[in-house]
Amino acid sequence: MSSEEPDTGERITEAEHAVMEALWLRSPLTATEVSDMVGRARGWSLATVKTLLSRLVAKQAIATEPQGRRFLYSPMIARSDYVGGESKRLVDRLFGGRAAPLFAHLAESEALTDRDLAEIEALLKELRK
Amino acid sequence: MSSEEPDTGERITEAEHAVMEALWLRSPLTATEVSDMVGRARGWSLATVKTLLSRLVAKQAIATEPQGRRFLYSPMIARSDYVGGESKRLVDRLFGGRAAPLFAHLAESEALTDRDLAEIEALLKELRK
DNA sequence: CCTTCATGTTTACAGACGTAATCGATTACG
DNA sequence: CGTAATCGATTACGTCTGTAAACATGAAGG
Repeated sequence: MSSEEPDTGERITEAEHAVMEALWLRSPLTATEVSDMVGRARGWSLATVKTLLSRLVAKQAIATEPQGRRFLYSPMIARSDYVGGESKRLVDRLFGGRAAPLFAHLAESEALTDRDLAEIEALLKELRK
Repeated sequence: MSSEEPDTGERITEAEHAVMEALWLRSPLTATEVSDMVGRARGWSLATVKTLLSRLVAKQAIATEPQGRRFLYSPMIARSDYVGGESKRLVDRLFGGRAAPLFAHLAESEALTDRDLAEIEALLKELRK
């Protein structure tokens, strides 16, 4: 679901990702609004947020729609696609492309809460059908 | 198990990581040996591998032990620590720090093979005790 | 001994990134 | 109207990364 164009390759950096999160939360947004949401939290100036927005537009990760004198920005890639891509990268790079070792690792390092275990168990049961 | 010093912070880059993998496979190794293993596969020159080794030494990710004229390199950080750190970073950044959503995402995107499911199920059973 | 190879160290350099200031066009307020 | 506040675009700049060549030094071979 929602996996279309295998994206234009352009990687999204961590700073840019913070901007994406704002737009995934709510969009479209103006540069100032994004800055209020993200810049505030990360101590960025409006100028910085604008730069990040430009780069994201260049990477075709977000789209602009003119609204009077300014732009409204919206994500072009779905969060789930991004998240899926990043997850896959990690699993490929560190776990030979298989998810079980990742799970095993999380388990071993006690990164799994009881709640996680319960939810995963429930999901497994679902998948079993 | 094996989680000591919270590391000196220095992040390991992707190119450097390839070098680490070689050393995790077998160590200690000389620069030339690492180059034969990694450089070969990635098309890097010996010079490039040497640079990466130096940077890793600077980051205290690997240690050197002089052997006559040259150095033998060995990892200072355990692979499981590195892998754990990277996994945690991903889970924190994309899934609010909780593993269940990651699992759910992998499941939904069909990144889980039957074998993965079986193994995870087995692990769960283990953890249940 | 002198030349050549092997090896670690230093220097290089373009492109990506984080972070921003400045510029030019506009709009809005006084 | 004139001037200040906005907004996107352009330019800046230091650091990090990927990729490597140049250099110095010691070893090895003839």
